[in-house]
Amino acid sequence: MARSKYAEVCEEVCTHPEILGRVAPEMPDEERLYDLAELFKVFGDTTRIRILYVLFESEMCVCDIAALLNMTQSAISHQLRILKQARLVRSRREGKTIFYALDDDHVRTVIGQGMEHIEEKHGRKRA
Amino acid sequence: MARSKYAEVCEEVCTHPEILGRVAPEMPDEERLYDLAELFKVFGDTTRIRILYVLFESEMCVCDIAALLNMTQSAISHQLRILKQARLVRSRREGKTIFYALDDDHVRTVIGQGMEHIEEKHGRKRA
DNA sequence: CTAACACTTGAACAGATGTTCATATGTTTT
DNA sequence: AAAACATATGAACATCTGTTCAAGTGTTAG
Repeated sequence: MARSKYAEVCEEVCTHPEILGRVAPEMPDEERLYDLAELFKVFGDTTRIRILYVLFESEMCVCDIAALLNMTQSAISHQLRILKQARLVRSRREGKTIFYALDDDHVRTVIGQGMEHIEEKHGRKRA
Repeated sequence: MARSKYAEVCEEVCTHPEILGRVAPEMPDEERLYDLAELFKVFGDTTRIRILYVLFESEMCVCDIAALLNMTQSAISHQLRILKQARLVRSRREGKTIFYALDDDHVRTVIGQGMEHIEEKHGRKRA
């Protein structure tokens, strides 16, 4: 008895067709949700978060970032490429060196909200 | 973990000590940055993003979510556990069924900003 | 009690991810 | 021209991640 196009997973006893029918149309396209997850994946790495935090303060060249984070220049370069593809940073050449900077203000908001969440929920484990 | 002075990666020609000295003190603790990356990792998966979007609309039981997303109830349950550990959702038992809901409003903000970023940067590839 | 149900959990496997190492590109200096 | 420098990139490797499958809770109905 396929009552709606969703369902078939549980018996009808559990699934609530009226909710499914109401929620389903509100979902964004699969493609958009995929892109969104891809974007957050970029934020989901300590090295990249640290790079972004560094760039909060100032535009900076690759080897300065590497020095600050105490990491290989190659590793930083790999991560900068990912950040750039996600349009979170942009680069500018000046002679031999290339300067990276934040490309966007959403970055600050997203990271800021993430920090708030952590402070609020996770922050007082022993308070 | 040799926390030597910053530098040693490039010659002094490249690294700019005054920038390093100014930026370094502004960085949050390693632990906080790690937690932040962990949080964004949670957002960085299509299934979990879809679950969160579903919960934007309404509190919902596991098998309804599974039905909506056309996935195994087990897979959904695994992901809900991760979302719960990150304090992004909370659960409530009612008889045999367990209802999940958003635990926080930061979730909406973060996802909203992420969406904005995508619309803005990635949105018009062919516009 | 037992059966049915909604959900959880652990192990296992395929696929993705980040760093390293070696090498390549592009720019300036000599 | 070649050498020196800042950065980029490809392959390889170990580690992590998400789903599936099978078995485990805990709750209600008969």
